[in-house]
Amino acid sequence: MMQTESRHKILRQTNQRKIILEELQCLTCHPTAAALHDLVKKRLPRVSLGTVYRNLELLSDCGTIQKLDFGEPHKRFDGNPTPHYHVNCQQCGRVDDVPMPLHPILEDEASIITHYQISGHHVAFSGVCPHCHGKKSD
Amino acid sequence: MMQTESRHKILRQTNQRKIILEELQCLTCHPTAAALHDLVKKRLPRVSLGTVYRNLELLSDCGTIQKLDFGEPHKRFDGNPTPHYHVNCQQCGRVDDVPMPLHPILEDEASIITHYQISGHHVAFSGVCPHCHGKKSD
DNA sequence: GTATTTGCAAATACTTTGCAAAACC
DNA sequence: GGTTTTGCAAAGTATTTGCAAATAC
Repeated sequence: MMQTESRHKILRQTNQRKIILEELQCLTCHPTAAALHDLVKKRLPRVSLGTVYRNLELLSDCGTIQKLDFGEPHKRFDGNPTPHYHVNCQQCGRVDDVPMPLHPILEDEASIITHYQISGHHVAFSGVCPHCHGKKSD
Repeated sequence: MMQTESRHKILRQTNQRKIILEELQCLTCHPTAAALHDLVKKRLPRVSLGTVYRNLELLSDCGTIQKLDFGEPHKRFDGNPTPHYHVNCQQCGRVDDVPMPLHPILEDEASIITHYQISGHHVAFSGVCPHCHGKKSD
């Protein structure tokens, strides 16, 4: 149900793939496929949304990028594949990184309590971003 | 973008709503709308999937239940509205509670680093459930 | 030259919505 | 009795897929 088997398939280097990855990797927040498509279209006007979806899927299967889900109807993508925590603004919806150390100890606690073999964890914070709370207090 | 305004609307007590909530609350794992619809149909054969979706939405707006998202294409629902952590089996997809104490200290760290006003956090573990890893070792 | 990838459009999966009839208070 | 809720079917949104032409190696 969960695991994809397409990991480690060799990907050809196409211009579309290269530019999709470049655009994603130079962002500090985490766009949806449609938002990334808009960015990529500025450099490759004929690129299709389907190609963006296909490449984001392949790149996350390869472990080059990661897919994020914040309970919105659409997924978001992160050009940094290393595990790290995220924060989501409840007012504008943006998703940012939280560059704090991971707490692997949580996994030990969870594994004792649940008897699952725990292999990872993710922390999702929610709140109001500096830009949105700045608007109110000014 | 994120907040619904329908909180605190007074809900009438219908038989459908009552049974949907009862069925959800007596589960220890967290079903999708379709799975819950199947359960509810055993007691109310003519209930529609639309009604299940509408009630799950209303009940989570009221804070009676919570909506969960594990990056699957469908949402899951939890009859327990109190914040707690969850674990997701990468083999069979089931989602269980992790009844461990919350770590509110994480929010302090995140708020210093991000300058967000943090109002909550959720931890999602992933791994292999006892049933699935039991199958392998037996 | 062969296998992969693309653009396009159609299909799919999940969820939401419009509407008239039924149920609630 | 007026308002909410339901069942049904149709619509909506995000994503995936089939296919022939184009591209990569």
